[in-house]
Amino acid sequence: MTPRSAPHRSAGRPRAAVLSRELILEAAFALADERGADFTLAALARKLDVRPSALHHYFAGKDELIAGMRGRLTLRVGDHGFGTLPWYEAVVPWARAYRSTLGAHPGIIAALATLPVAGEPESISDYERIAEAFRRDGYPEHRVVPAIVAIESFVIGSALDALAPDDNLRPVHRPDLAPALEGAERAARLHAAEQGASAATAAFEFGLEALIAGLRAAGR
Amino acid sequence: MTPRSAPHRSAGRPRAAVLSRELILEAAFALADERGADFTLAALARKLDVRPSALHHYFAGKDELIAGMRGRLTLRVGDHGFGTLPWYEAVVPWARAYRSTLGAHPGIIAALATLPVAGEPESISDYERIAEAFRRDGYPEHRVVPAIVAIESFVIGSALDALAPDDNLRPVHRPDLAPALEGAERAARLHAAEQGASAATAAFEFGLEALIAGLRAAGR
DNA sequence: ACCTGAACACCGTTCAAGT
DNA sequence: ACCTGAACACCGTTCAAGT
Repeated sequence: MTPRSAPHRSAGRPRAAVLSRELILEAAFALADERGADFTLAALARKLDVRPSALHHYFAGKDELIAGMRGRLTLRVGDHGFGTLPWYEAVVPWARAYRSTLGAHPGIIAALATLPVAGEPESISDYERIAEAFRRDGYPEHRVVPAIVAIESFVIGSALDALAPDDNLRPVHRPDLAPALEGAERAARLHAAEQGASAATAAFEFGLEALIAGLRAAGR
Repeated sequence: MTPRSAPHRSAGRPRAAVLSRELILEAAFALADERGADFTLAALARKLDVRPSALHHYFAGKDELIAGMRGRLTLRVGDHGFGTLPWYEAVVPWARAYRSTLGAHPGIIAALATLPVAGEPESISDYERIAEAFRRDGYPEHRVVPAIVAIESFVIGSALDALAPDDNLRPVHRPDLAPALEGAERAARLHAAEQGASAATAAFEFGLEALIAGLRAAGR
């Protein structure tokens, strides 16, 4: 958004390194946080007062940069008591934090969701803590990963849903053609407003509770 | 993928229109179906043997094109007996068809999920049928839309999950650091293989069943 | 080793010009 | 009205050249 001047640095190796993977990732999150900002390497380079090609010294390409971001994303989501609380309690604040952290980075949700986690130590250790909680609580072993994947899929889908307009399912143009939807959408919107939540957040909380209840029942 | 020659057409209005919204949308789906093909207006124009700028005559921009695709996507998913079956039965084949239809168009899932549906008649009438089934079955009105949104979020997240590598959560590099995850991932993979399904599909079916069970319980 | 700077093959979008 | 063709402001990536 804010235009930056071209780097005033002259060619050649600087006396001390200007960049680092840490610095780049930090700036990448700051850029992704800016609403409406295009998440491009060029914009990232401008933010760092550097030429785009300099970034390729630290990340092979854009995909690898995003993979690096996901590792840090896991740290941002944080632990939420999987070590002490039962999985079905700890998973609620975890899912909330996961969704809102994803929601702060609209442009890259799909990329973050799709890219392989294999080999990202932070992500693996996060899943390990969660899987261990399920195991400890006696959840059937072959259903632990499906349960985690189901919750994660729901969270990611909900993060995307939160990006859509709040009255997304409202049949504004021809309410008469969709009477059931019109009534249901209005009732849901009012009910959400009473709780001081957006329609998307209310749907997320409702669905999360239902999903967890269903997963608990399937584990007995 | 397949290189096309530049349009041999000369400038000026052709005697009969070469393009139409229908033709463009059809080609757009064909392009999106091609695995690994970049979903760009330039590639779409090449497929139609037309200059990119010609597309702007039918769609204001890329976003509007994708919005048009979603309308047709709804038709592709199809009805699944919401008129006759209880919602919790009809929703299962609907969710399966929705997920696999989305899965056939990897590059645009996020865009399809995020763009507003407001004013797309096909989408609205689809939701109307589903909302009407919930109402008819006595589901609390203010929870109908949250339930639909929850299912849709799960489906979209699952479609994205299906694009990731099948052993996405497998701690290949250092299994010793993630023993619970390693065991759970192996058990899930074997269990899925026994049913002849991919790990992603098994997780989807398991999660869908759990979510629906939870939503049913929340509606009583 | 770490950056600039130039170059390459792309994008999406706008718009004049042709029929 | 419906297309081409040229132009514009961008991309991501590669690589030689500088220190």
